[in-house]
Amino acid sequence: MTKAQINLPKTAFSMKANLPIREPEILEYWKKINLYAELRDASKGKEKFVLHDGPPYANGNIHMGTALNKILKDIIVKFHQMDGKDSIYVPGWDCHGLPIEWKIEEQYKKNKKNKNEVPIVEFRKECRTFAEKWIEVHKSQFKRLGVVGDWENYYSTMSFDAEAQIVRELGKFLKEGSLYRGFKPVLWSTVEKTALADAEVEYQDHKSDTIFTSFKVKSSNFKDLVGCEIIIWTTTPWTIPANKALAYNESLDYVVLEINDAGDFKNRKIVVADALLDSVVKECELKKYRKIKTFKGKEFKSTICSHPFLNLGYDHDIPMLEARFVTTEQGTGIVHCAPSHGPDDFNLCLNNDIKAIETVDGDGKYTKNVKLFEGIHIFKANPIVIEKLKEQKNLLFNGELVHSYPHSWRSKAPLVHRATPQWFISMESHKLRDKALKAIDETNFYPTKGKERLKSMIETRPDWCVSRQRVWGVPLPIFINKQTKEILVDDDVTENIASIYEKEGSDCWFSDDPQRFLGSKYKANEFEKLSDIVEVWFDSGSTHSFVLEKRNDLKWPASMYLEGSDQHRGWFHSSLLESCGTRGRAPFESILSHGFVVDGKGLKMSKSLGNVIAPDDILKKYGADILRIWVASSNYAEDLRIDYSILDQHAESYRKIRNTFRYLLGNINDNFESPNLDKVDLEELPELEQLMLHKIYILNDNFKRYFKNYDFHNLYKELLNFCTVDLSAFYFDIRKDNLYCDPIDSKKRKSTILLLNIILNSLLKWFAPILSFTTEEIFKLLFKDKKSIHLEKFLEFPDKFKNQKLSEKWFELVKIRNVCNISIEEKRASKDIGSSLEADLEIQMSEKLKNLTEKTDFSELCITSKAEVIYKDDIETTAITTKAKGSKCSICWKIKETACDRANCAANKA
RNA sequence: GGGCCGGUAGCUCAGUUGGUUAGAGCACACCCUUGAUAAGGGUGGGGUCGAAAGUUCGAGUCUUUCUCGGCCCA
Repeated sequence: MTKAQINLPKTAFSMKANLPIREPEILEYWKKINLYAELRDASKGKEKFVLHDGPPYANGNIHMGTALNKILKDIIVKFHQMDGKDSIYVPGWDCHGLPIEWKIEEQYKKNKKNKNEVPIVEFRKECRTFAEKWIEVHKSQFKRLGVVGDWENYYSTMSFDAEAQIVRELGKFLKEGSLYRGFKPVLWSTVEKTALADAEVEYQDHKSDTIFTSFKVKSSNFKDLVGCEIIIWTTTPWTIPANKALAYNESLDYVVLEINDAGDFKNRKIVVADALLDSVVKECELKKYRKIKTFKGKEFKSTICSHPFLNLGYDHDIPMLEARFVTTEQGTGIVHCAPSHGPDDFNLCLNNDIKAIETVDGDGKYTKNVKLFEGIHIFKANPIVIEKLKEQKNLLFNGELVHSYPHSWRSKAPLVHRATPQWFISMESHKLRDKALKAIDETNFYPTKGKERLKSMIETRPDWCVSRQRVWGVPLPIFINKQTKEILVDDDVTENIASIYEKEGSDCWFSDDPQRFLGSKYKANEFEKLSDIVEVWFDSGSTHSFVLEKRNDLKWPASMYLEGSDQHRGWFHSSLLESCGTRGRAPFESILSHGFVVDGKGLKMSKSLGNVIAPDDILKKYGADILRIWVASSNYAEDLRIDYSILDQHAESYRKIRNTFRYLLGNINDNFESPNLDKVDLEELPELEQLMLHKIYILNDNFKRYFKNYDFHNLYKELLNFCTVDLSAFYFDIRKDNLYCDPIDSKKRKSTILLLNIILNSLLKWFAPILSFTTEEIFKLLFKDKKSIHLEKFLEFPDKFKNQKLSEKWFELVKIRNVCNISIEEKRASKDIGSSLEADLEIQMSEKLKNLTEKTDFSELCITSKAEVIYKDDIETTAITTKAKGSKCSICWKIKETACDRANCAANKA
């Protein structure tokens, strides 16, 4: 008795995946056939799906967040491609900006080189080279993940055509008049001598001097206030010389307090908020005092105070202004306002015709606008201010406070608000805010909560400051008339600058004669050329203009922007504003945002916690397909957890999927026969095969629905469950007997093989966008004449596959099968039998089930040697297992009392 | 500190408009198989739904507070 009579599975597809070795070979193959070009060729003229890449910053190795982002993009791009579209992905990089400048400066410091002695143009060249280097590193890392895109023709914000287009985009705002010069406090680093972008600020604990100081009431309509002093509390004593106003909240209650303690304030009357009285008393260590009067904040209206340095020449009036931002959280309920040193202060004063002036220069020293303090550094001024307040007997108390305070993300130095000339795009002057809000309404968000998030940010954001006092970026293409101080607005000049950049980049702005940019219309000596650069969010917010619009293979607007949820304030935001300002609508049709990668416990990854996993670690240990499974199976609407135990489990699932393929391949002996689905004659198939076609049809329906909503984790789960529940534990298990033991040309076996082909073909395509490498490995094994699974389309299944009635019938049959399994298990537990083929079944069920089950062979369904059905009136279904009598057929292993008469078995015995 | 989002078995996820003993797969345990074999099958044990209070005849599902975590802002 040999095994020659049975048809055992045989395949070249190995059980062991060895992905870390095999995947790079497949990458080589894709490179060899130029998969990207093949894809474009194959989908010429098709409807385009353009996922516009949000450019990562060209600096440092990729991390899990970047890997997640790129894989998710790739999965979506591949889905749309297989769905019959021309699905194009052009990767890009963000290159300008402070972090790269800092890297170069660090190198300078190491080499004891002075940045100020290096010509700007040379410095910028080094920045460019630095960015170029990291683009190459990123590129190879992204490719390794299996991401297919136009890697040869990537875009970057520092390419000449990008720099030129950014100038043109700014020109549009300039011409419209919404780009204006303002004078505003911005967060300023006195170390780096620059304003900082929001993204460049981080909050850390900082120890500040705190003071309670008094402002004498000069005049008031509320006579109880006359002779009183307003107490304010601040953590920035150095801003007192810049004070221009006091702010109160009209809805709060305030008290007048007479102090009786010995000292400067003996017998003086002070005013603080009632709600903060206890804390002021405690903090200022007041012992003897008397509450004289309580009154509503609105009584402050029109009150004028004097500056605490009145006797030192600070003789300007200090009006009291109503402001909602005044709270009783801490302090005294009255806030000191220095319009040059705080956004709230600035806005409040602006509304009351008090202008901000330049009080502190770029180095952090007081300007000549500040009496007594000119030339002193603000970080050294606190003790002097405190001393002078004391001297003037206007210091109630001083102390220290550790609190969260803004710092530069690079130098870690504390930041200050400083009024500087800056360039802004107005949110209101040309209705940019309204346009953007409307555009948000017209955009699809995945998940939907992203819409509200972006909306609430746009609703409240201030004007967009687009200028930076740095060098690595696109220069602001602005000239100002020296005489009239007017901004030069002339399309010809803008276009002239742009066309120069297009040829040679923007370095020349810093080195060439301004006349070159002005052309012949204007005289250079009559204009001041700006030396600011454009902030980087404007760069990346303009990518749609120099990528989507300029490339013929793409389309504007993009079908989708896809980034981490932090980009609601980043790229989604800046792209929306830029595009609404210049084109009146969003540059995207939909936005997909994903959460952040956190560790297995839900904590963010950090070096100090030691919970960081790098993509490269995963690629080396598991391979990209496992990482891609992790992406597909995680719910990106929330934060995504990852650790090695999670990856282990996905690796297990991968093996299940791989073995499902291996079973399919083995039983067709690697000979795939493409079935014509429309010509499948259902009547000719056994019910089990009809049932499987129904399941495939339904699964495909769900697949399409999930895909439509980009609901990949449910899609993947459904596919995985199909492999384990419907195939491995059910269909494959039942049909093993048929596949192994029936004659190759038997009708029944042929229908099983047909199903295996259909299943294999379906699974390959369903899984291809996710398991890009493994499906390609199988595809190459099956098709010598085709190039890639990724050039294939999803299958369409004829409606006739759907058979709800049959499905309901088999739902009942499977319930009976479960009853049988429990019965078999009892005998197995008592060691009466081992394999299920050692069992004979006697199933008792209700007469009502007769119609349904009459023709069912339960021995086949339950994989036993025999199964007898007995119908009785209205009873619960029960099964009795007995040890099969007779001898085991050496071929089909069924136990029978008579000689096995199955074709293969009988033939063998003859 | 403020705004937003989230916390369902060890893990990844389902849980329709509040309604019978909260589901699936994986993992785990035990058993079987040795003709998918570093595979395959069967059975089974695990959650009271982050915590507390409330609304309701009834709450994982509504409200409030707290807590933990994430993002954004200050």
